[in-house]
Amino acid sequence: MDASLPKQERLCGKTAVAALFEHGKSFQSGCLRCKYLRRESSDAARIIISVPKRNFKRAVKRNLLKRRIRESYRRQKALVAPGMDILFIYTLREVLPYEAIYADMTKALESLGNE
RNA sequence: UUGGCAGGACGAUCUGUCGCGGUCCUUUUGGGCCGAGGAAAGUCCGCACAGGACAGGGCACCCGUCUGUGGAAAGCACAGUGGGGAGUAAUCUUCAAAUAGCGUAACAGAAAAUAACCGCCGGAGUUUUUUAUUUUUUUCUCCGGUAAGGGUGAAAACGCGGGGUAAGAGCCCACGACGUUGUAUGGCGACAUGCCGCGGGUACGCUACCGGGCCUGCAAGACCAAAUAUACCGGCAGCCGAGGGCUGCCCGCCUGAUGCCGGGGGGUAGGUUGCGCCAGAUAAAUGACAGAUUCAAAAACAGAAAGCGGCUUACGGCCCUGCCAAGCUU
RNA sequence: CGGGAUGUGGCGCAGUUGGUAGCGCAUCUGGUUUGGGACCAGAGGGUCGCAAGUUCGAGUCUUGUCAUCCCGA
Repeated sequence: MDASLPKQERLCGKTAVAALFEHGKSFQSGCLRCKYLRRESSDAARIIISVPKRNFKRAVKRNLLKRRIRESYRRQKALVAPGMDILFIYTLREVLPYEAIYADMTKALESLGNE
């Protein structure tokens, strides 16, 4: 199973992010809030991760959460259909351990597959 | 041994699986090497760099303020000088020049800075006693002298003793404290010590004085440059109807002057550079899991976005050196 | 990344030259009313964000620090 996460599978650029925020649909799954948009393309899915500065003032905690979310997505990216742009926002005010984030990511990707 | 003070060093290492950024080699898979901190933080000072402004000078505004050395400079470092404070001590901490002018000092208190409210003393008048008058004593008023004493207050006009005086006063004297001209010695210097002389109201703030400072900041700035609209230039078509709308196409109807093509400047998205030649991106890289080691679950504070010199703040634990206090042993 | 502002009773705010920390609403008590509201009288409630410094004395002055909000690009 390919568990890598190269740059082509990460969402970059102002216009793409703006389009996702403007037109995407969203739902809540545990500590994560997902926002997604289906593109007219068969490329691999692209993701972007966000941890609000309002909830975590120190950059160390924000980086730690972003790495845990990215790691849990990387392990389970086979569940996602191609052509999706996905945004993950961490909405809690406390730092959760890796196992909890991994479980929430599983639920999020499963419900994304049912859409 | 316990407690403390000061200084310094460190801020995990290794193995496996998966994964990320850069670079090099192959270029189809892959492989080698490098990959966060002592504070990367706060953005409190300074520098360099970049753009803008600018003949020269002044005012205003802002910052600094004991001395020496280092330094590009710094609200910088090191060493020192003189006061104040904390601690039994080791030690730590805080402040700072000189002269002149101006201002403030609530409440309390007579008075808060050219000091006479009470008191003390002298003189004149008046009154009382004795009375022939003066002297003495007493009451009150006026004039003058006087900083020894007066609940206060943060602060009360050098301290203490003696002389002196009507009463007093550095008014005079001895000792002492403070400031200061001169001088000698020591020190690069701030300054210290001694001698001679002089002086006498405290604290704080502001101004003058001395030194420094143009403004804005890497999202600064430089370059390349889609789509769309378009200054300008050229060509073609055009009131004998181009083009547009009803409408996906034709006819028809309505509208009625610009339309098409090419070049091209500025410039947006985006990119390159600034930017690091052993970290270096441009939505932004160091992580996840398992195990070993040292007493120990590797845990504290914390994540580079242009660079450098400092400051400040946060921080678990361990080690080394010197010193202080107390107790015990020899 | 750069620039600016504000922290004072439960809430919203004053507090100029340092000198007893105040106002409105709210709370409590009493009065008025058959009762309530409104009104009248009175009372309680403050580490002035935090920590140092200057000063006889700091909400105010100086320095550090924490939090919140706003602006430019």
